[in-house]
Amino acid sequence: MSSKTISGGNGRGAGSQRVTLRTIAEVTGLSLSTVSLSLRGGTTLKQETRDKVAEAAKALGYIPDRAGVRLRTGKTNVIALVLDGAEDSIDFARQMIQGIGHAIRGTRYHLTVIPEFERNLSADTIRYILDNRTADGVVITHTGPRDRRVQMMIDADFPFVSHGRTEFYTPHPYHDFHSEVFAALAVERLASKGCKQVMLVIGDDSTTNYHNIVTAFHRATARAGIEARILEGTQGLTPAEMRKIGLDLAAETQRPDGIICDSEMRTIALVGGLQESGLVVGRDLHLIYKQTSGILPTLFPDLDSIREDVFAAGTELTRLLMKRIEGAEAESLQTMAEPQPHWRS
Amino acid sequence: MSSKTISGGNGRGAGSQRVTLRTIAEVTGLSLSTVSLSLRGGTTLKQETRDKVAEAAKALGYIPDRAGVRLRTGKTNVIALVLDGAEDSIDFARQMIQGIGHAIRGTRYHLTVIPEFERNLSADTIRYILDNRTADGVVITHTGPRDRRVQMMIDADFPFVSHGRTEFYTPHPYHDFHSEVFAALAVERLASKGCKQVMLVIGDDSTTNYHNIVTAFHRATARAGIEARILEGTQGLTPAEMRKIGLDLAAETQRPDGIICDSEMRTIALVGGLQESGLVVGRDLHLIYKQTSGILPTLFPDLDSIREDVFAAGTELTRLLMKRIEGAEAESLQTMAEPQPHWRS
DNA sequence: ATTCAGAATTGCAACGTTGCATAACATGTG
DNA sequence: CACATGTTATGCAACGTTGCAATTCTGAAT
Repeated sequence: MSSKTISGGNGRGAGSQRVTLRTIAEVTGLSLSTVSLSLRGGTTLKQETRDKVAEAAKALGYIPDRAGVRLRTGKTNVIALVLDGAEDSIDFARQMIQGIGHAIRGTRYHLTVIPEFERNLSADTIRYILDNRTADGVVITHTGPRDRRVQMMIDADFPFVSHGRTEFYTPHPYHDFHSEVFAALAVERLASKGCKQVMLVIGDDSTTNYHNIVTAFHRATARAGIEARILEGTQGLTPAEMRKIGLDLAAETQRPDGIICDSEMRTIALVGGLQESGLVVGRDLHLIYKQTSGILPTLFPDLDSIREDVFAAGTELTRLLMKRIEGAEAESLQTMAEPQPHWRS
Repeated sequence: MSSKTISGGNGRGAGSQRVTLRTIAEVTGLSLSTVSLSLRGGTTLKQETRDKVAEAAKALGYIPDRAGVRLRTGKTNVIALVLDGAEDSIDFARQMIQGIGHAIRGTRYHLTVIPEFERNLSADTIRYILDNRTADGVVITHTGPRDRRVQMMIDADFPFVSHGRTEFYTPHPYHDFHSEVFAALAVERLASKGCKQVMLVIGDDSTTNYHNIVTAFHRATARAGIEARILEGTQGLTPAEMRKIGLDLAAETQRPDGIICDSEMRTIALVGGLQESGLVVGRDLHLIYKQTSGILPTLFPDLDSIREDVFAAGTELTRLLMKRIEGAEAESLQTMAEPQPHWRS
């Protein structure tokens, strides 16, 4: 092929120029506009021309310059992940990023990550993205029922997807773990094990998730006819404090015989405290936790858990977001992830 | 101020235009070139002019358009983190990202993350970045002694920094955990506890880190006059297999009375196995692990550990990289992190 | 030959920025 | 007053891309 002369000549060093539309135009003898049009699938072009361009582009290894495209079209081809600082779910960040990475593989999208240091600054982050059009779409996690970030992006009509539902009237894309099912499954399981008093240990009350779990928990315990108890506001506690709670709990005369824990970090500390006081979890009382990492099953192979697949969530969130960016209706971009029970014995 | 007319007029909706150099030029009555020059600190400009421009820019909230700058200068103002898929160090990814995020706060840099799914594809990732100038600099982790990625970036004279040293003759920026000190500290500690046979449990032999630890381990055990034993190639093992190793070890008649473990995941599984067989770690044998997350101290509050601060590593790596991008010599951009012993009792 | 319609291709301008060569201005000198 | 000398400000082109209006080409009908 005639392209040899060029593709063969670009070794290392100062000689190798970047391959642009211009390069392809020169190689094919067509004009810049034609090449550009062709590459974007212009239907008014002769099939022969389109083939010629496609071939040259491939031979030369052409990849559109992001800056050029962005300047001209405003499209950044960037997806931004706002990374919450919480570490309740072990390995959450890594899996989420891997999931997103998996979904954008082979697409023109890149991923930029914006770590969040303080929750109350999250509005600034979104404001910055909105003002500077620094991404085509945003993924947020740890969503609240009246999340300011969601409100801002709805108002600005900016593409985003939330990991978690909201209470806003205007529909928006989301993907969420089905916390209600989680709570129901857990309560039923504990009831079937003969538990009479079940305690829900739960953290971050700023998330929608929190409310969904609490509501479903009350409903499920009422239906099963067992006593319900809630230990809330545990998100700020240190592992040591959580451990202490386990110890104190074990000492109670009227202690719960079933526990549901929504966080891996807290499960570890809590179980640590319970065990230290001599109780055997799985015999003296039962515990079900929400599992996101592979660590806890290693640690407590005998404990029941209900799994949320964060990698899959990342992939799904990205799929929804990309569709949204392409203009799909928000209503059609709302999906739920079914909790996956892992019952032992 | 006269800028009111503009800044006051940009409410929501279709009316609000982006603030560009042009906007500032119109407001100040200066030319585009002058404004651009002024904002970049052109010394040939009158102080009065510079003040006027700076003032207007601030009032209007001007932020340079990344696409424009990138197209013109080639500077992306992006730092890329190649994220290794390994999860040996729990919470590694999150802390690294937070650390980088902390370091770029308030700078013009953004962070893009490129998740790696297969180690042997890592060269492709770097090739892509190099060919498409998609970032100004790269951070890599899990560096090997003759890391191909490092070789490629040295050859291309492309700014990067590695978490981990290499054996290349050409100097390059790095920040590394002082594994030799880690091994020495751990062996000394175990020796002081009276251990006679110490086993090193270690994984990923493709990293420089691996070799450094092994070498230092041999030296330290020889100096202390205690028996050395190495369990290598543990990186591919599942938690269950690692647990099994713990069980088998406990059953040995000549079992080690001291263990050094370089990975949190493996520590959890190993200790799980040892405990299951009835041994009490800290009494029947001693164990020291490399700690990066806050999880293990919660789990095993009585175990000795040596800490690597991954957040700080991320911050330092970024600091080095930014200096490198600005043209600093590689020789001056090589730093080590001192292991932080956490001895219990 | 001339006209025309449709198909196929192209020139031009613009996105926002910067580097360079040049222009305008101010000041001092012979 | 003309001229040189610095000081300060500007015009122009270019980075790579795309949308649109305009142009050229092709072949058939008059």
